[in-house]
Order: sequence, then C-alpha cells, then structure tokens
Amino acid sequence: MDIRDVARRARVSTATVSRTVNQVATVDAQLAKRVWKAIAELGYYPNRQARALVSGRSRVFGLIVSEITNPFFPEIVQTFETLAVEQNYEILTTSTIHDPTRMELAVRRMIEGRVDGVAILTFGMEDELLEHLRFRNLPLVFVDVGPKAPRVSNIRVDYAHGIRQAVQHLAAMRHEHIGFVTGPLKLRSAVARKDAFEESMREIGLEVKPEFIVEGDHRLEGGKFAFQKLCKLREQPTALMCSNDMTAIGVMRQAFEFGIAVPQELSVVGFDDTRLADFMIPPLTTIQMSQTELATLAFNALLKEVKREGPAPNGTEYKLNTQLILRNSTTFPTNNNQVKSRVAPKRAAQAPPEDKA
Amino acid sequence: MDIRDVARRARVSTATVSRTVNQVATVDAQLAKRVWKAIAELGYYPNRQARALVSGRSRVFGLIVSEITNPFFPEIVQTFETLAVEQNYEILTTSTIHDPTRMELAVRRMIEGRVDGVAILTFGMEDELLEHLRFRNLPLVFVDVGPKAPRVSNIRVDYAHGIRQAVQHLAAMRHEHIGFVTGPLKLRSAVARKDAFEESMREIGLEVKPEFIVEGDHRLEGGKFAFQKLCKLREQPTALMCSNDMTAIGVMRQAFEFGIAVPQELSVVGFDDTRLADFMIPPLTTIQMSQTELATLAFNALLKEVKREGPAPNGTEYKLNTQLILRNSTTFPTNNNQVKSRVAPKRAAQAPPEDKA
DNA sequence: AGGGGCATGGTAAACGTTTACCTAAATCCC
DNA sequence: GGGATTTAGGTAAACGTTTACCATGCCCCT
Repeated sequence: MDIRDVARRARVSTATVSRTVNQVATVDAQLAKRVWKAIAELGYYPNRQARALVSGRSRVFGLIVSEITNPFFPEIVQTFETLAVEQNYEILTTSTIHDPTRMELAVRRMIEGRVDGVAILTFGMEDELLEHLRFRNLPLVFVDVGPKAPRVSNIRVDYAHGIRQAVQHLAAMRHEHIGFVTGPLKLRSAVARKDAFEESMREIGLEVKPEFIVEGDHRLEGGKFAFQKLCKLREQPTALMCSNDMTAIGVMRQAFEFGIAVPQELSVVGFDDTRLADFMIPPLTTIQMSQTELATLAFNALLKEVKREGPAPNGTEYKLNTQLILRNSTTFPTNNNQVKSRVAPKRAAQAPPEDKA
Repeated sequence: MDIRDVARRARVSTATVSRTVNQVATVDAQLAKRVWKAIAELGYYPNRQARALVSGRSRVFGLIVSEITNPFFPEIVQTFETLAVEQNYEILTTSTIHDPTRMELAVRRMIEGRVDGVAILTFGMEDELLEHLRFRNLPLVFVDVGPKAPRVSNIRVDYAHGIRQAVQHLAAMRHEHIGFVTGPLKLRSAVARKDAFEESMREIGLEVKPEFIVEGDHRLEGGKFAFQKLCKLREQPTALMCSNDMTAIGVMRQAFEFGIAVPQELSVVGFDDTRLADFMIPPLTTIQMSQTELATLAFNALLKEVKREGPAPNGTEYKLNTQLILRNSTTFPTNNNQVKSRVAPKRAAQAPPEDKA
C-alpha cells in the first residue's frame, strides 16, 4: 500500500497525490477530492522514511536527557513535545542515565536517525562526542555546555542568582551552619551549583565547611544517604541546601525517619522547583529553574536554526534565570544546633509555616 | 557522506561496506579493516531511513503513554528503553495527555514511522483508532484494552487483588467510612479501579457511599481538589483510597494544609507504588503495580511477535498482579470520625508507624 | 590435470517518496 | 485572434541503503 496504489485508484499520478497530501501546490479540487477519497478508502499513510530520505529533512528533533526518571525532565519532555506537535515535528527522546556508553549511543541514534536538530539536557557529555555532532552541522542546543563552541546554541543557566537568594534567605534567619548536598560531581551542572553555593557563602561571610558538603546523585536515594552521612558528624548543619528537589525529598524523608523535624530542627531547600515541590510535607522551599521556559527556549532555538536554511547552524546564547521560591521547609534554627545524633524515630511536632520572609 | 564514499575510500564495493557494518556475511579481514578505517576517517554513520526503507524493518518500537508527567510512566519508559538498547531497538515515545486529538496523532506517528510494534499504555483509546493499527498487522500490546481483539497482545492487570487487600487492611483496623478518589473516568483503567473498590467494599460488607467517591484526574491537583470537596461533607471518611499515587499525594498535601494529620485523622492509600511513595511523609501505603515488570512484559511481548516472522501477529494474554504495600499512611481511625470541617492549618502531631499489620 | 564446491566480493535492482523538468491547456493582453 | 504567460499535472530521477544474483578464484579430490 503505497502512493502508487493511491494514484492508481484516484486515476492521477503519484506527483499529484504527493502534492495534495503535502499541499505544496494547487491541485484541482476535483482531483484532490478523488485523492483524499482514495487515501481514506485504502487507509494510506505516507512512509516517513521514504519521505525523509528524498527530502533530506526528517522533521524529527532529538532530545537527550539525563534521566527521565527525575521529574524535572518529564515536564520538559512534555512541553517540548507539545511544541513539536504544533510544528508538525517529532521528538526522539533518550536518557543517558549518566552512563558514557549510553551517551555515545544516544549521539549515534541521533546521527543515524538524521534528526534535524538536537537538544542536549544531559550535563556530562564528553567534548569528543559533541564534536561528532558538530561535525554534522546539526543545529544543536545545549544547556550549560562547558566550552563555548562555535555554531552551537547554548542556554546558560544563572544558577548563582537563585542560590545566592537562598543563602541570603537562610543567613537572614541566622543560620550559620549551612550544608549542601551535591549532585553527581561528574556533571557540570552539579559542579556549577555547588560552586555557586560556596561562592555565595563566602560572599556573605559564612564559612563553608568541607564536611558539610556531601555528594548525592540527584536521586531520592542519594539525598537519603547523604543525610545519613551528615548525621554521623559531631556538629551538624541547621540548614541544608540540595542540588535538586529529589535530593531534598530524600533528605526530608531521612530526617523524618530519624525524627528530626523539618523545618524546626532542619531547614531544607531544594533546586528545580519541580511540580512535586509544592506537594511535599512540608512544602519545599526551592530554587526555581522553569522547566517550561527551558523547554520552550530549547525548542525555539532549534526551530530557528532549522528555518534559517544556511549550510551550517548559527548558534545563539540564551539565558535562563533561577529564583528562590519560598515555601515552608525553612525556618529559624533552634538554639541547640549541636550534636543531634542518629536517633530512633521520635515524635516530631509539625508546625505552621512561618517564613514567607 | 554516504556508503559510496566509504566504499571508494576503502576501495571496495558498497556491498562490502554494508556487509562489514552489519556483520551479515564473512568479509576478508584485510578488507574489513580498510572499511572500518574509512568509516572512522570519514565519520560515517549509516542512514537509518534508507536502511529501514529497503529492509522493511525500522527497528523502532512505539510507546504510547498517557502522561509522561505522571511518575508512573517515566519508570516504564526507562526500563523499556534499556531493554530496547540491548536489542538494538529504538523507542518512539509519545504522550496523549488524555486528549483524543493527541491520540490520533500518536497513532498516525506510529504508522507513518513504520514502527515494528507499539505498546499502548494509555487507557482511553478509541476502538476505531485501534482498528487503524490492527489493520496494518502491527504487533500491538495493550494494557487493559477493553474489547478483546484478536491478534493483539494484552497485559491484563488484576486491580482487584491489591484493592481487595487494601480494603481488607482498612476494614481490619475498623475503618467503616472509606472513600475513593478516582482517576479521570473516561479512562478504562480508572473505572476498573473504582469498580474493584466498590466490589471489594460490598464483598466485605461495607457500605459504599456515593458521596465518598469523587473524581480526580490522576494528577496532584486532582487529589487536592478532591479532598477539598470531601471536606465539605457533613460526615467524612476516615480513610481514603486513591486511584494513583499522585492523587494520594495531593490528598495528603491538602490534609496537611487543613491541619488534618495523616494517618491519625485520615488514613490514605495510593495506587501504583511509584518510587516516590516510599519517600512521602508519612511513607505512603499503596498498591503496587510493578512498573519494571509491566515494561518488561510489554517489551518482550513485542519482541516475541517481531521475531515470529509470520504475516500477522499472534497476540498473547499476559497477567500482571497488584499487591498492597504497607507503609505508614494508614492506621486505626480515631473515635471522633465525625464532622471535621475545613479548618485553618492547625498543629498536627506526627506519629510513628504503627501498622505493618 | 580437470572439475566441483565454496568463499568472497561486485553489480544492480528495489524500497516509497519528493521534486525538477516538461508538456499541454487555459488565460491574458493588445 | 494570436503570441506570451500562467497554471495544472505528468514523467522520471534521485535519496542511501540492502540484498538477490552473479562472477571470480581458490582449494580439494579423484
């Protein structure tokens, strides 16, 4: 069942069928009607592969994410896909789950699939891999790529802004012992967040204690383990900032299990402002990095390059800001912010929100 | 840069290049080496479209989900993709977000993309759409399709089992007023869960009060609104079962805002056992529907059909069980399970886990 | 030494479209 | 009314692979 069957049945040429389907030239209303009729009767669907092969454009955008399992990404995928649908594009999504092999595979898939552009939201890509992509003169948009490569678009995220706000917020409440649970430190984005934290601390004149900085994995479990680790310390932080919301949720969960009340005994702030954040108990104070905005920026960057029709993409720099969202997981530190050893679950009083400072 | 460039540079024919790349026939070690060298030097990647066009197989499986934004699905997508990678397959994922237009689009994309099979995890697909798919003699695997169609595989989920367990669990703790927050009732799966609930209640001799059953949307907000609605009732349920975990989280969040303690004043049980469930505060008692198992079942069903090589797929029935996972969001009802009007946030005592019954 | 069999690699057709080019008809303008 | 211009639709080449078919050369056996 191909275009020729349709042509035969409608008693026209394949060219006419193609033209009616793609509405690329005027075709007589009579003929068009016959064509559509034949298409419906036959249940004909054009073959995308053949189409792409001859036209040289696949109408597919690739989207490489770290871990679809992290709620930060589905939100992006969703709006990316919705945007794509509007433009009659398709999305080819793959997760790299921080694995070099999977990254290579992802790149290979994109190139072999001859996608028209790719958005890369996984933050630890090797430069050499990137080179393979650039070599094809594909429109590329990165979030936070390290080296500033020519001809690729970039969405630079201003982590520092939101993080500085958070540190100031905490400091304003007289927190002095602030810890940080990082993401996997092989990711540039995780390192950037951690650096911004340290920077902000120094800026404000607070000491950053190395033992208060522990590595997580941007997953729930990582937050949990990190907090366990922190709990073994002699002196403990009264506030904990986390490299993403999942980490913060893991921290809060472990605190709950240890009978440590959030925010009374421990303030925690997340990062990303995923949809979940506002649904945590207590609602999570976090730093927003708008997922819809990010997705829209990325998609439009790609679309723009694709429409430009030049031999090679242009590359543009975009900016995405971050900003503190106050909810109820932070408050003033209690006085006895000393040794709080790992205890069996104990009764913890739940208190009403008090900050909104 | 195509196979001919490689052939020229390696001084062999395109056939030889193809054969080396696909390892489909023995080729002389010397030649093969030359070919690989040429490929590396040129940065050649085969064109998937051309490949698919001539071979008739795209090595792509489609995956249609409801809402990637619901954490139930990313988990499935992840394991589906991992399985696919192992078999050198690709995944084309699309969300329908319960929208008929998007469903039609999804189906169209699958057919036009000439995928080798599709797994459908969106639960409200029209039969007519399904017919389009079946007509192409594509391997198809549904989760919970209503009418039992020939030649399509099905994964039947035994919702009743887990739900009965939950109802019994609640009843054993002397809950008598049990409510249910459904999913969107245009979804078969949502209806099935609700029906199973009512059935179980009757079975055990508990009254199901129509006003205790309120429709949600399988999202966080739906749970929140549903609980608000419930709170306006004169008499209120002491336990609430939810059609999925997101709904349960929404309910708990609203309860928190109203100062109603979970589980002391309200027991809640979820459905799905998403990864998040164990990280809620309190950890959510829920009904497990294994996402990895589901994904594996679906993937293997497709793979099996694809390997069968017959003219039309065969269709197999699979079973997936559900089962209650006890955590800490349920306990005995307090005595005064009467009017509990919507109150301003009040102090709510947090209690240690007590069930594990 | 000659012939059969096998291993290897080349030639070219085919996959299902789009589109450049061409032809024929219709329209327009003076 | 006739040439110029526009419009509609057909013919066939091209896209980049895989693979059926064929040719060649080598080995082995008698």
